[in-house]
Amino acid sequence: MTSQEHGNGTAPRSRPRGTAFLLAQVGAHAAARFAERVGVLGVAPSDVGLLRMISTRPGRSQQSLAEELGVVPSRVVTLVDGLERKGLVERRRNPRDRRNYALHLTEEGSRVMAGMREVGAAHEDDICAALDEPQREQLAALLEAVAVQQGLTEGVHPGYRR
Amino acid sequence: MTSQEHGNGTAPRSRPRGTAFLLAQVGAHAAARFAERVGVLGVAPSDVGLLRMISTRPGRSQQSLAEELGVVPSRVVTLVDGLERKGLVERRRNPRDRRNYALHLTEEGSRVMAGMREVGAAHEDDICAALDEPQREQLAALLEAVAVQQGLTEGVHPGYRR
DNA sequence: TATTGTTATACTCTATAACTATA
DNA sequence: TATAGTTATAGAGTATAACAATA
Repeated sequence: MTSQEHGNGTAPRSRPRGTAFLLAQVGAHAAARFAERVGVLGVAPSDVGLLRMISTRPGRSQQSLAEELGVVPSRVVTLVDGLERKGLVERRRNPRDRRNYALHLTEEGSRVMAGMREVGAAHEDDICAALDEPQREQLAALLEAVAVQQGLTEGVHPGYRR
Repeated sequence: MTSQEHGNGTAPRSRPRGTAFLLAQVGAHAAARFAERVGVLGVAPSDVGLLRMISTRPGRSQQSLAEELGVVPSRVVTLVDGLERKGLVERRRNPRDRRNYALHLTEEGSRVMAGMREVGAAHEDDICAALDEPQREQLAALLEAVAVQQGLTEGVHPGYRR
């Protein structure tokens, strides 16, 4: 379980960059390219997760978003402020409990969400351009295995995490 | 947890997010874990690349580091300031051309570099814990192909990039 | 004039903690 | 008292641009 085991005859190809470094490198690159793309739609990467979560389960409270994302509530305030200012999200008061808001996408917000799906597909094709379809599935499966073993929450980018 | 009569999440683990998202997610996670580990050695992830580059080619100028990393020279000043304050790096004046510095690791800097290699190996084992050796090589090969096609510079984390 | 490095400044992102309104 | 959300503030990280020293 400890470090490098050079035994077993085969150590022909020294790995110049470790797998973990490659993961971080390629991952950061993918994130940066995605940021460029969604930037065209007028949103930041941190907005994207929020929009998707609100779209998936409309009426959510800011608190529930903060919990799932692993961020402090005040940050959700800032993010929702931005989305509201851009007219993508609406805060609706709940008459039963006037402490919390029910968050909903506006029509414009839904349009942007649709745009993001297109952007996501183009992004996917761009990043995986070096791989054919079986290779892409192989890569996805390997990453999925790592993600599960590392305890990553499905669909939540660690960039939110404290 | 608030009311949630929504179709409760039996997430089909087929392909929830795209491969590109998985890359960004797992990559950011790997980077965060690495930051934790090197933090124990008293350095930040941004220090690591610098130390390695100076270690590989001692006597480099700050300018050359800035170019290779794709950052503005003033940022290298800040980074080297930090490393010098920690006693890991030394700025030596070049008598031939007194405009630039020749950067060298101190003895302590070399010790930290050695520590980073151990940390790197442990990190690698941690991140790839879900995979056996053939799978790790497969993953590395796929990532390598993506990295090359995307034009990523070997060993340079895009986190430096503008 | 060009190059290397530095300083001064400002901007973005995010967390902490105190606060308001409601329950 | 407890909870949802907000505001005020501060810190880290990084870029831009003006600057000094040297060539």
